[in-house]
Amino acid sequence: MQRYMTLLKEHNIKITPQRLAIVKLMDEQGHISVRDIFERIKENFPSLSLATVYKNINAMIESDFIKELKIVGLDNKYELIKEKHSHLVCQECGDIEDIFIDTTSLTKSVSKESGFKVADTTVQFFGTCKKCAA
Amino acid sequence: MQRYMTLLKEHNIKITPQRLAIVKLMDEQGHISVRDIFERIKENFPSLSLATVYKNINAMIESDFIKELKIVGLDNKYELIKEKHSHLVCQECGDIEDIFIDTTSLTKSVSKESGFKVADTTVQFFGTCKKCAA
DNA sequence: CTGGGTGCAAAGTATTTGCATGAAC
DNA sequence: GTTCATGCAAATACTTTGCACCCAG
Repeated sequence: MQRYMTLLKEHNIKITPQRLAIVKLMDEQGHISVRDIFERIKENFPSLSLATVYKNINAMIESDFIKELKIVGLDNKYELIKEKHSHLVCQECGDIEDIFIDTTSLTKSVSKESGFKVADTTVQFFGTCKKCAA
Repeated sequence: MQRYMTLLKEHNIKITPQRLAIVKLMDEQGHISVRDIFERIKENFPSLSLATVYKNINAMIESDFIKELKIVGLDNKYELIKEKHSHLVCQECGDIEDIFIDTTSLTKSVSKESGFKVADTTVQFFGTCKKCAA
């Protein structure tokens, strides 16, 4: 838990039990929706309000602490900001995995070809995960 | 207009004035939100209902005629299905441009590396467009 | 003529906001 | 003690649904 307190402090986010629970869950799950955060935390913290979850999520996005993922076919998900990566989205089970691939050459060729100044790149792969293929 | 009638027929979507207007607008704009479709068409077609727009959008997605785009920071957008491409999203003006880049090597390396069977790939570049950079 | 589309109103879901109370520093 | 977070309720936004009527094929 100390780890999550440190993480929050580093981003100038005031520590509360609600926030610690959100960060912990997000770290454990990798990618999680507002609804799932609310329901999972409410189990051990019945007074939790959905509004609090939304407010905290928005505050954490604002502080560049977490990131919103929009994925066709799924609810919005949120994840801790970490090393740059892409996502594998299984269309069978809805699971999301991180994958580390190099997109720098892609980004460079786009800048060169189009005159568009790229600041960030999002890559999502849709298909069937190992488990579901078996 | 004949062109849009043919397009709809090819996808087994019954032709109505509302649907023709939606397809035309989408073709002209490239990427458009539900709200914008509704407001733009309503100008020349005051009886149009928002529910009709939603129903038609969903029917067209179902028929693989249009595609939903989810982009962080923007409302969902819809576009006609056409040659595979990626998107340049300008964070200044919110404009979206298409760009044709080859993602096959990317996709192959993912399959090989992870055992995930890739069916489709989505790539979005965020940054500053030529106009806004000037 | 007949099936499916339209528009309306209502319901359902998602998200934000205002405010009084309470907790963190 | 002061500032800011929480929880609640209400407001707003987004999307879907049921149904009566109407139009395209």
